[in-house]
Amino acid sequence: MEFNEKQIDILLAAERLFATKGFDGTSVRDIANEANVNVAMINYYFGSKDKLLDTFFEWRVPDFMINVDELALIDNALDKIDAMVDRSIKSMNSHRKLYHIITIESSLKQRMLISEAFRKLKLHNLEVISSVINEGVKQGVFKDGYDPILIHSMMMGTFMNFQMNHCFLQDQLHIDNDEEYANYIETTLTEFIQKTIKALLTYEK
Amino acid sequence: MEFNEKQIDILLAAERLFATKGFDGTSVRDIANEANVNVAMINYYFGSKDKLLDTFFEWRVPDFMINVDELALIDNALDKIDAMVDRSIKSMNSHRKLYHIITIESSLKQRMLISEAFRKLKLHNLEVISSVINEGVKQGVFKDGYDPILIHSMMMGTFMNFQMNHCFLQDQLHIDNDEEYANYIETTLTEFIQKTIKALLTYEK
DNA sequence: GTTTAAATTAAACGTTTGTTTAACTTTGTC
DNA sequence: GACAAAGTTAAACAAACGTTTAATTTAAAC
Repeated sequence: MEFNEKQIDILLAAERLFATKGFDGTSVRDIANEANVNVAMINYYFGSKDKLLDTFFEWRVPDFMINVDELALIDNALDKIDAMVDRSIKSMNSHRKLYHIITIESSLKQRMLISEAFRKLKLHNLEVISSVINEGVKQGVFKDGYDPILIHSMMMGTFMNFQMNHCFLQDQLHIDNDEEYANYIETTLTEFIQKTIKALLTYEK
Repeated sequence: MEFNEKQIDILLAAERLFATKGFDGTSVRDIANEANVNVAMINYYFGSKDKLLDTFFEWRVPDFMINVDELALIDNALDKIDAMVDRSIKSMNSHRKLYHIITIESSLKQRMLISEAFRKLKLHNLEVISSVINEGVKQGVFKDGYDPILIHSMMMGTFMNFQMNHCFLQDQLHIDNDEEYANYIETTLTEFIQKTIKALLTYEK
């Protein structure tokens, strides 16, 4: 899948607008303006507004799966949790607009097809988490009986909460620009999630 | 704020549609059909589609704050966490459509005003969590230094993740109807969040 | 039973929507 | 420089949008 400069302009403009106004709240004329192209170019290159969304996902989603190779090099189960959370949050944070769009649109019953690519991504990440936990259980470091789905939901959900409530939280945390907020997510929030998972998996009571 | 039968029909129809199709994805004719009223009735009663959304929030949001009185009766800090999580999840789960709508619409930059009512709700719940944690710290049961915002985000985010990814998770958990899914949230998920918070706040390392 | 206000309706309003057209310009090929 | 293909444009398309109108029905008050 290769695109020329103008097509990428359109895809990036669509990403910005879908993330701030939603798919239904964005018109093709909005996108054309944002990308500085004629309205007809969108249908010329992508066929329709719906197909533009499909193409956007095919273009963006493919490979931000957690890199398993890196994790394989780490022996200590606790360190492995740290590394997995760190990679996951960094990946999600650098594609935060895409995650915002997917989260909203895939939660609406109208656009079920879109969630297929997202589904594969979630299944892969779920498998990675499962294997990390299982390894820790075998080593005797982690308690058994915790459903990886719950831990995955906790990590995913906590991160997404910071995306969906960006304004509220940025205000509450007294952070005054987006960069600093992104940095907070990759440091303080990441550390929090790491500690939370480790605490839960080694909790005695 | 009092509404007649027909107005409530419209508000409930709007709630169902906004939650499944989004505000921008729902037309006033959709709402009129769903509520079995004439299109003009919506503007007659509520003024406009935007004002319908405003009115809907004013009507729905007011009081599902965590009941502080009940919590005050509990001495043990760990039990208090359990009670707080239980009340919060039950409240959010019984108003899950509203939470879905607010989460989506308040995350879009177009509709910032809407988030004001939601903001107050979050601030109140944040304060409740803070006081429960602080009490536990004073009792020497909880570790100090955990930002209540992070714990609130974790609880909120984990719950909302189950709303936003309803289809995916219902499938993954081999649950085959919505009631059972709602029940899973009020039992297994609630217990998971309770354990997670307690583990974190009593974690040694 | 008449009067007055509220409720309800089908039809029409002017915009905006996504999409297509047909004319025009640019680009690369021989 | 002629030709064909690709790129680009303003204008027009029908359909859907939120909203308003004007006519009609219902309900309540006297």
